[in-house]
Amino acid sequence: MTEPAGRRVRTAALELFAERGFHGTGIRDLAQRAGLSTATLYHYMGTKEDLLAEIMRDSMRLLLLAAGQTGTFGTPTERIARLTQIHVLAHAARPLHTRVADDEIRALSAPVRAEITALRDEYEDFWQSAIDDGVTSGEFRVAAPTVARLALLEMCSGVARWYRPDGPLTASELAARYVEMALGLLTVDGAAPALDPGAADDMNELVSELWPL
Amino acid sequence: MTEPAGRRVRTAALELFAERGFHGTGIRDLAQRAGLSTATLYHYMGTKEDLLAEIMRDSMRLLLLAAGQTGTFGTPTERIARLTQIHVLAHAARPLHTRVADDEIRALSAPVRAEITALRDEYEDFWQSAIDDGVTSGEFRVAAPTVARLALLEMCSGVARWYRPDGPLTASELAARYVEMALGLLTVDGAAPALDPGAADDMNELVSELWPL
Amino acid sequence: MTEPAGRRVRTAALELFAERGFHGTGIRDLAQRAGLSTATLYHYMGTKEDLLAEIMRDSMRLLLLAAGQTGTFGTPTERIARLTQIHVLAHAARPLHTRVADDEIRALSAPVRAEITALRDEYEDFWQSAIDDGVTSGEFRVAAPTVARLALLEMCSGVARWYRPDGPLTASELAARYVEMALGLLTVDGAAPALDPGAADDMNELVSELWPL
Amino acid sequence: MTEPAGRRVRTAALELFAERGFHGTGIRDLAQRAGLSTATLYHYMGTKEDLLAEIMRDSMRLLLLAAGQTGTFGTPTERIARLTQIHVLAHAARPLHTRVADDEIRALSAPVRAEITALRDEYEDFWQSAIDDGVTSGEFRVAAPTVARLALLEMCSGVARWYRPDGPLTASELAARYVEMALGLLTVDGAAPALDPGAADDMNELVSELWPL
DNA sequence: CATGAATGAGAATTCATTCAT
DNA sequence: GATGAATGAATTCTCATTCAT
Repeated sequence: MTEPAGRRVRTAALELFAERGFHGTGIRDLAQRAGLSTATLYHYMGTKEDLLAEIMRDSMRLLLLAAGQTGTFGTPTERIARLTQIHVLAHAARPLHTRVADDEIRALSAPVRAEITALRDEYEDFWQSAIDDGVTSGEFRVAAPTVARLALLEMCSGVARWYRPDGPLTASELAARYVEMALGLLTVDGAAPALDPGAADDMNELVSELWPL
Repeated sequence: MTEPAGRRVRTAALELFAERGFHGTGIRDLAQRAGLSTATLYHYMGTKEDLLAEIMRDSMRLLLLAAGQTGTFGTPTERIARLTQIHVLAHAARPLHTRVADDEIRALSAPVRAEITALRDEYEDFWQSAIDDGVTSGEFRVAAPTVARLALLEMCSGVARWYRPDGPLTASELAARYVEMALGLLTVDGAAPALDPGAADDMNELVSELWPL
Repeated sequence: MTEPAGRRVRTAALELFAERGFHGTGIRDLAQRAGLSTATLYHYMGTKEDLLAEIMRDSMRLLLLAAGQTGTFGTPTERIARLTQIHVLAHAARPLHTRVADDEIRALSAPVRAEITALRDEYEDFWQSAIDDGVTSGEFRVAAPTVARLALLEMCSGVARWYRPDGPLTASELAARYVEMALGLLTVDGAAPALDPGAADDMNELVSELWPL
Repeated sequence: MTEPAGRRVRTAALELFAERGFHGTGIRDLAQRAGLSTATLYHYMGTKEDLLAEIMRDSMRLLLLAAGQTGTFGTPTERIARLTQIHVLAHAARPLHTRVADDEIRALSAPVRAEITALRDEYEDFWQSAIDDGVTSGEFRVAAPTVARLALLEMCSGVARWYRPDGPLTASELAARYVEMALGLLTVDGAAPALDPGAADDMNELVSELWPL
């Protein structure tokens, strides 16, 4: 409680947006968590959406900054390794920020969403160009580079949903493992023991039965 | 509009919950999308939460049923391959259901959440035991099997967020690729070209600077 | 359930209006209790208020009929005795009807309320004229005959709120006791051991303190 | 209108609940009577039921307090006399509170109802033990002491329904009269001119005809 | 700085009732 | 008879926000 009120508001917003989502959080909840009245709340914030936008901007800008400092030099392999590492470390170190940034884009109004989406696209461009460069250079072998980017980012971002620093792995160890997985994913050689085609058809049939259109 | 009204309500709920989230969807939205008045809406549904619970129950039960039919026999490698395949196919074929089921658990009231969580835990047990068995048999080499399960599921579930059937890959092709990735992930041999330790430290330092605790 | 539906509706209304009050009872409640759909309900009734009006009309008409047959001949003492007896017997025998009639007048719309109030006034006139005649003849000694009527009726009507036929008194015994009390009440001779005036003042003071205006 | 808004809300609730009943009073009615918008109303209250619970709690607590101060010493006759006096005075002085407390218990939700019922039972215990003590000491002669308590309370509470301070009796005079009636009721000697048995049977027959089971 | 007071709009849900079949 | 479908109006209550003090 020695923290300044303005900071407490941000912390409250971060925690509650991560926990209940933007639409699931009321300003009364924010006020209570911050230990203020709802009216006082407005001394320290603009609108509720501004609060969300701040969180997302901060989150994206830092990621973007880090990507700019690490993702622009060296071989594609090195670039992907470093991008993966900071992405995982960031998601392990700041799970609330990253979860909000990942989950609540749809809650933003059009103009802010455009702004945040632009930042995110810029960030993902670092990944995409590293992947594309790797494919061009032959370091990576992937059929659909765009799909690869999406799969990689989903996989790495998931960390924010379950990683606990008091678990068996440190954040650094976790990041190292994800780097291995990411690079493996980008150099799939098709030598993995594929299911026999008949089995694949069976699966498709099962899915069609269970989830008819 | 030849569809019966009850079905239109379910479809509207599915689409809107997936698009805007449960809390971001009002009954007015549901009514409008279903082409009914809000009062008439209640002729075809219980509460808004009932609608959500139905979607999640259906989604989880089918996944569970499919896992029961495919994830219990054969080698661990085969089991994981099949589980991955149905999971990806299901998420590609029914992205709305699976997205709602993945994203809106927190919106459920305690009793329903307990019910759905139990179904989900049961489903994830198929994965966990396949992984654990593979580790025991030596087919898989993973330091933290629980982490592996989480990473795998996150990665595969992400499909529902971006896969489009009119893209470059069919759902079957996508599933095949994910099977390869999943098996690769579980047999990481540490032989991947690790970043040199100095570089890893640099990253950690950068993260510490950008996201101070 | 062998009862005809129309009767079941009346019974349901009677029970629920007595139990929860008119405004506390919804047509859904009525339909459920009667074992019908809400739409079917309307085959057997007019509006919800009609149902209430029927109950009150029946209740008041019977009371009025009985009063007309018993309250018009004999001495004032005999008339009051008979009126008390039928009033108590009626309230013991038909507690639901009488409770609804006593409690729900305010729920009626103006025109129906006027009608029911007229019936009630007519009924109470039997009491009032018996009392007044007794005062004129000297059989009764009461300072405020109107107050006496109100007190008597309140006291006797209360029976419907608590009397149970399986209790220690039969309805006839109960009625006999009330006849005694009623006649005693009308022949109060002021000889009862009054509180000393000082004590009465103390009470007034206490009330003023506890319930300040 | 110089009254503070919070008080106006309480007054409005008291008046309207007494006039139309809890279920017959909408928040719109409360808001209009208090001169506020419905939203502003909620600045000054919890739920509608809270408002009712407050009224009932206040009413019962004061009655209980008064009973505790006056109903515990002296002879049974004196105790009943004082209990009757405060009960009648309270009902004459605060008819709205007491009417709400008497009529709307059924409108309360289970937990609050339990609380209020406990208070009421405690209050009625003062009456019951005074009556029982009087029966033991021989001061009172009543066949069914529990019935006597119920009859007494019904009779006295009725005052709140019709007493007007600008009528022929002051509240004190009214209370004195009720004390006489109460004591008379408790010392019924059976000497009242009973109806001849044949007449009583006639009445029973008439009731049976008019209100067949 | 801080807050009590205030609000129009909207939340989910229920209301009594009608009507075509 | 019986009912599924439908609804405008009303229900209680919360929303995010403003503003005078």
